[in-house]
Formats: sequence, C-alpha cells, structure tokens
Amino acid sequence: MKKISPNTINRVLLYLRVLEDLIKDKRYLVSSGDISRFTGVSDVQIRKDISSFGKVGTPRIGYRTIELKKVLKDFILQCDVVRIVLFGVGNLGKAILKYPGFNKDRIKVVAAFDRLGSRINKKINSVIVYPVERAPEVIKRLRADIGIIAVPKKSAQGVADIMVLSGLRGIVNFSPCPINVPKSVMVKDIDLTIEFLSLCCSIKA
Amino acid sequence: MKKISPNTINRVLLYLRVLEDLIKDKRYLVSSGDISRFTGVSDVQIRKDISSFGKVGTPRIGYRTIELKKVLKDFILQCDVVRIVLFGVGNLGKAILKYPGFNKDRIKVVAAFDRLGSRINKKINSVIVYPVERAPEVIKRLRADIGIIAVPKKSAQGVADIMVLSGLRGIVNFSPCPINVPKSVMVKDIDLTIEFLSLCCSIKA
DNA sequence: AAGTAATCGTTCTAAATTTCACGATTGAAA
DNA sequence: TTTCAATCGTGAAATTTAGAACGATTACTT
Ligand SMILES: NC(=O)c1ccc[n+]([C@@H]2O[C@H](COP(=O)([O-])OP(=O)(O)OC[C@H]3O[C@@H](n4cnc5c(N)ncnc54)[C@H](O)[C@@H]3O)[C@@H](O)[C@H]2O)c1
Ligand SMILES: NC(=O)c1ccc[n+]([C@@H]2O[C@H](COP(=O)([O-])OP(=O)(O)OC[C@H]3O[C@@H](n4cnc5c(N)ncnc54)[C@H](O)[C@@H]3O)[C@@H](O)[C@H]2O)c1
Repeated sequence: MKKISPNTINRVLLYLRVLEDLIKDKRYLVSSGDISRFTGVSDVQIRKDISSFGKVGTPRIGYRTIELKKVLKDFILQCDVVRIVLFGVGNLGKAILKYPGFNKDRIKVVAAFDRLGSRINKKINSVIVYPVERAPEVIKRLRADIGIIAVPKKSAQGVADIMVLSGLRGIVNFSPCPINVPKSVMVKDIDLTIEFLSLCCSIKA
Repeated sequence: MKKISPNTINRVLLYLRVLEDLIKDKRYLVSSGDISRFTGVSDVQIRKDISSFGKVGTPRIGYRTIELKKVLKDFILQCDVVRIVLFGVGNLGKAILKYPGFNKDRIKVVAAFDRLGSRINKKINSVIVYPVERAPEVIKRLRADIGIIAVPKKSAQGVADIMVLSGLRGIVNFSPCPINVPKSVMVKDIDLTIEFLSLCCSIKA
C-alpha cells in the first residue's frame, strides 16, 4: 500500500462527508461525476483517490455509497472518535466548545484548560474547564489525541510544551506564531490572519 | 515578472510578520537562515521566494529588514487595509468580531450581517450588525473587498449569492459545504472539522 | 445475443513545487 | 593584499501533484 498524501486525505474526508449525507438520504449509488458536483473536485481526481484504496466501483454503475464509505473510513480513520482538548477558553475557544457540529463527525472535545480563575470549573456545553496545571493528569486520564492552542501568542509555546509532556500527538495551533515541538508531534497551523491577507493578495493579482 | 503562487504568498506573509517583529526589536539585518529558524521554512526556499521579487540581499550580510519588508509588501499587498464584512454573528462570528489582532495587520471588519432580529443593530467591538437585506447597499458604500461566511451550512449558498451580487471579490467560507460562485470570485474554504480529522489521520499513519 | 452508453481504473503526460548543488559576491581578518 | 567564511541567487534535478487519454467492464436496450 502506498502512502497517502495529506491532500488526498483532505479530499477523502470531503468524499466521506458527501457519502454520509447521501446515505442519510437513502441513496445507495453514486458516481465519481456526482461526487465531483458535490465537492468541486474533478471526477478523475476522485477516481484516482479512491483507486488507491482498491477497486470498489462497478463500471456503468458507480460506487455503492455504503461500501465506499466503509472502505474510505477503514483506510484513513482508524479511530472511531477523535478526542480533543482545548487550551484557552477565550473568544475562539468558546466558539469551538459551543459548536454542536463536531459531535456529528465523531470529534469530541473531552476537556478544556485555562489559566484564568474566573473561567475554571465552569462547564461549557458539558465540557469542564480545568486549570492548566492539571492538564497532564487530565489528558492522560481521558486519553486525548489532539490539542487545540487557542491562547494568546505569548503563551503558545508554553502551552505546546505542556501538550507534548502530556503525550498529545497532534496540535492545531490557532495562534499567529510557529511552535517548536518534537517532530513526532504533528502540528497544523491555522492562521486566520494569513488566510485573510492571502486571499486579499490573490484578488488583487 | 512571473506569477506568484498561493504557497509563495502564504510564506511571504509569514516572512513579513517575522520582519515586523524584528524591526520592532530594532534588528536591522537578518539572514535567510534566521528567517528559517523563525518560520520553519527552509532557507533555500526563503531565498528563492525572495529572489522572485528582485535582488535585495547582500552576500555575507543577509537582508536589511526594513528594505526587505518594503519590497515584499509592495509586491504582494497592494492595499493598505483589507476591508472585510462578516455574515453570521454566531459563535464563530462573534469571536472574529472581538479579536483585536486583526487591526494590527490592517484587517478591518467594516460591517456584519445577520438574519436574527435580536442580533441586529447591536454594535460588537464598534462594528454594526445590519439585517442581511441591507448587505448590497452597505457593502458598496463601505467598499468591502472580502466577505466571511459564518452562517449555518443551509444558509451558506444563499449568503454567497448575496456576496457576489454585492460585488465582493473574495470569500472565506467557514461553513462545511462548498459554495458555487463565478470563477472571478476567489473562495477560501476553512473547514475546521476536516482540519481536525485530517490531523487525526496523519497521526495514526 | 449483440450493440451501446456509462462509468471505472490505469498508464502516460504535463505542470508545478521543492530540493540540491554550486558559482558569485561581499566584508572581515590575517 | 590575500584569504576566508558567510551568505545570496540561480539553474538543474528530483519530487510531487494534477490532468488527459484510453482501454476495460458492466448493465441496459433492442
Ligand atoms: N478570535 C479570532 O478570531 C482569532 C483570529 C486569529 C487568530 N486568533 C488567535 O487565536 C488565539 C485565541 O484567540 P482568542 O480571541 O480566543 O483570545 P482570547 O484572549 O479571547 O482568549 C485567550 C484565552 O487563553 C487563556 N490563556 C492565556 N494564557 C494561557 C495559558 N498559558 N494557559 C491556558 N490558558 C491561557 C486566557 O485566559 C483566555 O481565556 C490567539 O492566539 C489569537 O491570536 C484568534
Ligand atoms: N463554531 C465553530 O467552532 C465551528 C467549527 C466548524 C465549523 N463551523 C461552521 O461555521 C459556521 C458558523 O458557526 P457558528 O458556530 O458561529 O454558528 P451559530 O449557529 O452560532 O451562528 C450562525 C449565525 O448565522 C446567522 N444566520 C443564519 N442564517 C443566516 C442568513 N441567511 N443570513 C445571515 N445570517 C444568518 C444566525 O442568526 C446566527 O447568528 C457554521 O457553518 C458552522 O458549521 C463552526
């Protein structure tokens, strides 16, 4: 089996979302052309992505939604549920805690941490906010996989260090500065400022 | 002059941020190796990116921070200020409205829109929330460039249509579904669910 | 039963991006 | 003044990614 590129993973996750919607609508067949219309990805690209997981389609017919969903899911989502912890219950952190859509995709925020006394021991959307000091203990107990950095940038590296110590293996970093972690820990930077500016540049060009 | 790829634009925006910090710290010289350490981008990549804007470095010395900043900025950020409008003043929308960091980067949210009566005519962080019906008029008057979709997915396409009609040329779409717009309008999808799941996949692999 | 149209899957081609290697340039030191 | 080390800039190679073409397969139609 060949390695799957991050781009492919992202696209496959899109396909999975479409498939779940289709299955909910009781549609049992779908073609690469259909998925293309739903996702904007070209049909060739879709067939190519899917074919890296084996032959699951039938010519003239397309793909069986339930089967395809199962195949894709088995390959890229070994885990049933993604357990996430959140650092920083500010504006952005609260938005994430209050978002109901994550549950549907089996993303579960299992705990939150903040430094500020007034935020601690509150429950937001049934997630408890702990003091940062308790992070290593709580994270291990709840067996979280991924951490979100939603603290101001001057606290970002410190929080990242705690995350690494606590055994998290992936970090989503919303703070506008790069963080240093061992390379066994995957980092995904989401820098909204850069996204906005970048779009602006593409427009003017 | 050759065309600048989106990847390059994103990296250059990173360099610009580093440069601003350095200048604030009164550092007048910086090498590609330094920038590499600050950003994680390889030094060769940095030199190559910069060289597409001309020769601005001096061998043995590096780059003059102030000069480099000016050169990069002139090339990719023609506009002084990016004017943004926000659709959907819910959890995510409020977080964006309350974020003070955008001003520093000359990103200015000039107006917000919502459907819900209880949100309308409030001011959040001195940004007025208008009813969606007034969007075309307000957007034209304030000469906004970019719109943010932070409404539930079933409203996303409708909001996108209004944005196009109002003359926006770029859209940042936080809703978990693709939107259809004329191809003269640039769309940047930011799908947090996919980002989290994607990170999860990379970890397990 | 044969023809046909739709769709998959694969191979080859092309384009974009990154990495590598190395020459060129400069200021400082011996 | 000569040497040297640091750094830039660039052309070529390698890698990755997307795209196009096309044969293979299947079910429907007549
Ligand atoms: N809100 C946005 O739209 C937005 C946009 C772009 C970037 N960001 C970035 O996202 C991050 C969060 O933004 P925000 O608007 O939610 O900030 P915020 O100031 O509203 O919230 C930050 C929270 O982190 C907590 N905190 C600070 N230091 C901590 C520490 N060491 N450990 C644990 N908690 C700590 C604070 O008590 C606070 O609750 C920031 O880095 C910001 O730059 C936010
Ligand atoms: N909050 C998160 O962390 C998060 C995570 C992933 C994705 N998203 C996506 O981001 C979007 C916004 O999320 P949220 O949590 O802020 O949602 P929300 O429900 O809190 O807010 C949505 C807002 O949009 C307004 N709205 C609805 N229809 C509208 C219309 N036609 N025109 C104008 N306004 C309208 C509503 O009145 C509400 O104020 C959603 O599409 C969601 O799926 C959010």
